[in-house]
Amino acid sequence: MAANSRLTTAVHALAWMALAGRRGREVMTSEEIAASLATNPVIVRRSLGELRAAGLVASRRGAGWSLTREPEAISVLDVHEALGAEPLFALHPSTPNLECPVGQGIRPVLTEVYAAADAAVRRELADRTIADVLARTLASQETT
Amino acid sequence: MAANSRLTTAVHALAWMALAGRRGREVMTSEEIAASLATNPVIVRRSLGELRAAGLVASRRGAGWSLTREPEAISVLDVHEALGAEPLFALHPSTPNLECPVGQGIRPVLTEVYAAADAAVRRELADRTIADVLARTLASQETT
DNA sequence: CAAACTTGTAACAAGAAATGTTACGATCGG
DNA sequence: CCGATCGTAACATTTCTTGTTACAAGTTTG
Repeated sequence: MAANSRLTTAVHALAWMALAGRRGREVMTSEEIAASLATNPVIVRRSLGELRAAGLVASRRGAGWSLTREPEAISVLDVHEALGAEPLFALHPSTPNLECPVGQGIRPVLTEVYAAADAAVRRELADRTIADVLARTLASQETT
Repeated sequence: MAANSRLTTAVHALAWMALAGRRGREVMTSEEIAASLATNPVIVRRSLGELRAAGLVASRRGAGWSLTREPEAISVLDVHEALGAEPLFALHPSTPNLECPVGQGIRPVLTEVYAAADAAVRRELADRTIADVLARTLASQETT
């Protein structure tokens, strides 16, 4: 259970809110969203709370949650970054031996490699929006 | 301490073995490698054990570890895959509500998005070899 | 052959992160 | 005012990573 499903939770919640909004329900409760995700409302509040800090959604106590932008204007990268986007790979847990030529010089090299991998992920996520995800989700069901 | 530094450990170990090999020391002990990483020899044996299963290194009890390929022929992607390359993002921890249109159709869509991100990372890692990493590591020190 | 060395692996501990749950104060809508 | 809902803390559980000790199995060397 240690894998990162936070992006899945957040994108699913936003897609569901976008669909509801299109149907005229602009405000949803964390309980309604949790029902679609089959999880606890607190999980939703925590997740959407991070998105609110990034300006993607808004909430009001006693009321509920709403999108602050059109679904076309929210990329999956926006969501990823709102969630805190941890680096894919980490450097050494403890400083390597600086007496060793490799230990002394490898960290900037790996940092660059990891940054390139990170940038590649971002490029992919930047290309897709919540509207795209929703459209493709619904399209797969018309076919069925 | 939960971030993934396994790739760092393995690439560092291989680069160090490549440098030693170039100096005429083709076989190294886990203790020597651990000294460069500033960690425990068992960590090295576990890490290199996974690389051995992928055919990147060889070992003999009582003897030590050696590369099975030229450093030019080992990409960082090879190492990443040898370590078990977990997906970057996971789908829902528990099956979403299939009564909901989003819950029903979103999983294949997200699977595709995550696969694209994964492929992008692989493309970046495939471009760099242990020889590259070692060369750049040593180059940074000549400058200093 | 015998002694010293090294791998292979199990067992365990500590720490971190994700998920899920309960609880309850704060705030909004009617 | 009252019920609904958010905001958040506290806690349990699970899983992963790193690190450590221990020891059997095999290799090397004298």
